[in-house]
Amino acid sequence: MSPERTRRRIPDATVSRLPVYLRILGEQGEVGVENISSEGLAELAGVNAAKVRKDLSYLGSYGTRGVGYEVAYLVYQVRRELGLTHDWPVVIVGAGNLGQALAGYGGFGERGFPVAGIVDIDESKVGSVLGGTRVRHIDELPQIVQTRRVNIGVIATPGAAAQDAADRLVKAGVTSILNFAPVVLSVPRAIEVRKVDLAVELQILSYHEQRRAGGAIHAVQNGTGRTASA
Amino acid sequence: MSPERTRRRIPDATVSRLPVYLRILGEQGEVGVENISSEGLAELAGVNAAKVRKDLSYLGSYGTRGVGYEVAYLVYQVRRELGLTHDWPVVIVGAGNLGQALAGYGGFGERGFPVAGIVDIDESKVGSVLGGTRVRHIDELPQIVQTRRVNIGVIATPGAAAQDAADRLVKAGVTSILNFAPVVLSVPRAIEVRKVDLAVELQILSYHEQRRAGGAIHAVQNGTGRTASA
DNA sequence: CTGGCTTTGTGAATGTGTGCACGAGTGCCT
DNA sequence: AGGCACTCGTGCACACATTCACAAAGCCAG
Repeated sequence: MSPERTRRRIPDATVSRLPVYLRILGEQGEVGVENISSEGLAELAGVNAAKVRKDLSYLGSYGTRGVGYEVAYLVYQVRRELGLTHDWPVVIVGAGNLGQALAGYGGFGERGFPVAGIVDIDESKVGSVLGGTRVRHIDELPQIVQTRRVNIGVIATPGAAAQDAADRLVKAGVTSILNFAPVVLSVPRAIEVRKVDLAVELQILSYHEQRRAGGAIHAVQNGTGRTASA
Repeated sequence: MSPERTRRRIPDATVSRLPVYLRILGEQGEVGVENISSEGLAELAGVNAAKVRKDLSYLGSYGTRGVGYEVAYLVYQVRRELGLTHDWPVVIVGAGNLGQALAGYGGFGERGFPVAGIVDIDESKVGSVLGGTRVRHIDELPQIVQTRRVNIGVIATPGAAAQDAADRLVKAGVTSILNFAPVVLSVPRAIEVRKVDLAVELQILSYHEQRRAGGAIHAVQNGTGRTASA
């Protein structure tokens, strides 16, 4: 019996770390580890032990003092909290380079996100088979979403087509979107959107590289010593 | 002491937004917009106007009160700050599904990150051509990194091979890594690592979906308001 | 040159996240 | 049974990020 009334809110930062813990716990479980301490988990996840404990405490108190956490039980609790007790079929919009790679990448289905369909607006792409799924025309999107009960849409189109893809996904009834296009989507407030943008990531790395290089120059110009940041 | 020393440190949160501003400014510039207000830019970027102003203020005072920011000049300043005044060649490790998609995706080169090479440990993949680049054996990594002066490495291997890929990249002299493998990398402190993990993103969406389902409390108010989310 | 309008740049207030430090359980050993 | 070593859960202080609110600064019209 789980009291559904406890509508506790888990901080975003914690939610984004839970999947990492979950993967590590799964791996540890597979190699026979039965218990793990916050310190052990922290090391494997590359974070602070106190943070692990605080994160896990939002799920409830599932650890045993002096012992640690029982891996199998913690896996169950994290999965439950993340809503991973059942599969979430996803639909991919865009069968270009990226869409093909995503559909071909088996990891989706394994991790509980089977590809319910992949669609494209380009007739010439319709019909080909990617990772066991036939590409369908984007007009069939509403039907796929409804019959397969899809809540999550993945946008893998060029930037110019992304807003249209988002509109169609929302109209079809999708409530969460993972956007790979380099575009800020405009969607109703209730829709959850996450963005993955390669160019942004590379540019952030570029910033740090530039900083690394410019630091020396700057130090020379200013004549002031600089300490390396961490 | 010298205020010059602190002037140049830009908060992480700001750094991760600058690329978004930059893309929007570029688009606006192309359609002939010469000046843009913090409010206008904020709307297009899906953020708060005050945040835009504060972000831009870290670059210096490049706006004109009563007018806004000159698009062309701001583009120049942001590019300079992000180190985008010259290209940053990247090397891709792993010529599987994802590596192929990344190499085939032209957007890299266009945005200043040309693919200097793509390597794989599997001899059978060596020699094939992806996006104009021939796949080479991973043993050639040091040579590629040195001759092409590569600072940024992209890991597109399966999880099991990712740590080895990281070790090789670091040894070859790479100082920034973009990691697509679902693994927490262990690297020297000085190396900058950014991670992109599809499974994590999907699981975060799953959390919100699960939350939505559990909370019949929220009468889904048909919000007419649209929000921009990044 | 003055007054009115616009928009920036930034101090202050608020919200969110992190990490230390330590009390409180738990299990093991003697 | 009692003591000891271990580890969780969490209060607290600090750091970082966001948002508000407003004076300062620029433009323009008359």
